[in-house]
Amino acid sequence: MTIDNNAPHSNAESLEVARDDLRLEKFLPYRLSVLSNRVSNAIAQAYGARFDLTIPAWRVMAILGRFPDLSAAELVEQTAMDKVAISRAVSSLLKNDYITRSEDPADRRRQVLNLSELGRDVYERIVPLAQQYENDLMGSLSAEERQQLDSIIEKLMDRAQAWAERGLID
Amino acid sequence: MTIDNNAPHSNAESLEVARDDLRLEKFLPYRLSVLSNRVSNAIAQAYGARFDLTIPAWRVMAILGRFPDLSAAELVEQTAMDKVAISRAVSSLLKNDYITRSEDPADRRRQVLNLSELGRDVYERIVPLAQQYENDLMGSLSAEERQQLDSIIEKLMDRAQAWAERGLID
DNA sequence: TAACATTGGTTTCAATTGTAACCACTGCCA
DNA sequence: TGGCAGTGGTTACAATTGAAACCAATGTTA
Repeated sequence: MTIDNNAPHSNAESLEVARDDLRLEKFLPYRLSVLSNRVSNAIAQAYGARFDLTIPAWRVMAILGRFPDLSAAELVEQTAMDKVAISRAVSSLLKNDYITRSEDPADRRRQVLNLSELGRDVYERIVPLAQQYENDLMGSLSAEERQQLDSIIEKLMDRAQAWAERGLID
Repeated sequence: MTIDNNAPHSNAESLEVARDDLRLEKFLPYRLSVLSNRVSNAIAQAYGARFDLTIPAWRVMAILGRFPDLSAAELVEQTAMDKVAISRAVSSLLKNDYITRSEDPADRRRQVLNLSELGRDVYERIVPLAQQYENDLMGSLSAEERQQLDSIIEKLMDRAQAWAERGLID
């Protein structure tokens, strides 16, 4: 049942055909996606069940915990999330009383968001939990590798960002 | 409008409060997710438009291109995708005539999947395209960094895998 | 060989997400 | 000040996804 990932092909003519095959298991975008999903899902399960939070909602809380008095638009900027996703996360957080919303008197379209008391409590309980997962992940790397990973991600992010900005590769 | 990511807090008491804040911009699971989404979406846009393929459908083709004669269950195993997602990808690929399906006479529940002629054509046109993106990404790294990334991903993947298997961190 | 558990795969239904249209307010310029 | 473009945010609707129920074939045990 298990497949030998090193065997190029199981049929006879493989030798010629295999040349430009795509080795999905080595294909960076694919590996990133699998890794990211595994990690996010595991963590989301840990806090989602306990505090009734979706991933976007938790992200909003995480940002507000660090940067009070943001508007939805500023959250969009910070998180790279879609504005609709933010809007929904905000309204579910309001329903849970995890955040507060107040009008900006200077601009009545703008709504200033903050963690509520309750929200900050929850935030402070989730943070160590999230950090525990991250530490566990990072624990599988040496200090040197952690540092390498950091700079590599930065570079990849810039490149991918560039695709989005000046359109894709021809 | 832009936020200074290095400023811990904008309010007065920040010095004490900031200690155990979560710095989302440095939080590995978050960064992985942003990076992965940016990359996958960019690539999907490139082939999706031209060949009417979703990401899961393309993944199925990529695996079948390398490993003929797989069943849906074996695809699940290879891709770590959900079996429902596979089922839907398969049926959309059948609709496009990109793959063929035949009964396994030895086990009449099992259906053997393969790229069709047309499917292989498409596959062979997408592969270089996908590789071009990957090369572009990898081009932002040195040979050494590429090698480092490879081994780091492997380690992280193992760790995240372990979460899934023996349940989460207590 | 009758019952029941297991496996391969699909369907159904609800929840989540993305796109586009939209409303309310502000800022600008005639 | 009146019109109009731009911004902040929400709503509506369609497409995608996920969980669970389901059907059909097989394997297993008595």
